[in-house]
Amino acid sequence: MRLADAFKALSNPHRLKIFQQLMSCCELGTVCTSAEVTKHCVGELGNGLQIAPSTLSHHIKELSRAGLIRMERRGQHVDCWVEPATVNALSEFFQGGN
Amino acid sequence: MRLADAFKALSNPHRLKIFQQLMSCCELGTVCTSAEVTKHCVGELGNGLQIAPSTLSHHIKELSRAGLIRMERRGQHVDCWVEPATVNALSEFFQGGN
DNA sequence: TCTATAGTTCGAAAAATGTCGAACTATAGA
DNA sequence: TCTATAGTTCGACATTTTTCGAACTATAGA
Repeated sequence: MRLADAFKALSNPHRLKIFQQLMSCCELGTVCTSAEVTKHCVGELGNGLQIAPSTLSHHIKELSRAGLIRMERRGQHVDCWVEPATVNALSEFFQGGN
Repeated sequence: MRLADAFKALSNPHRLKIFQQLMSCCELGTVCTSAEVTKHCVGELGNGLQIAPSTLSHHIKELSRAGLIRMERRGQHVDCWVEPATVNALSEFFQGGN
């Protein structure tokens, strides 16, 4: 993973929201009951964002290219979820992980 | 602090190197002996980066605007150091800090 | 006061990014 | 097989970012 690429992917407000949606394991104020990572399909991730489907697709591809998320087709939909290894690496970077 | 602004500041390879230099509290392979944050003047931060002084100045200002670093004049030089509160917030973001 | 060093501001040019709509592919179901 | 839904690719255009050099400000020291 290239650090700068990860940060570039997160530097766009739309992409950041998409990523945050995937990072939130449960609703605000509630406690997670499952150890599973949250998955959302592309369409769901676009809710609230006022961008064209093609733009949404582009942003999600950028997050994927930066290694921040993974995607997999499941029937008609394409599921997305965060890549925990990358998230951990980023967390450690800010804890002085050289 | 706006998360997206912090990430945008770190998305540029030159700015990321500057920030990493400020984040490294001691030389690679050695152990920190002081609890102080590392300070470097603008000129030092440009070493190794092949960019004009005006570009360096611009990048450092961007890091400062994003709340990632602080700067203060000390005589002829301007000292820079990381803003720990922001660094902590970013670390927590990747630990699921909603 | 004059000079050298350190850094900043400004304006311009080139490159990268964000966005869209149109046309496309993939899957599910009637 | 036909249609609807989900998502992607492509080309174009507007905006933002990166970078520079020239001219500037600030400080220290002779």
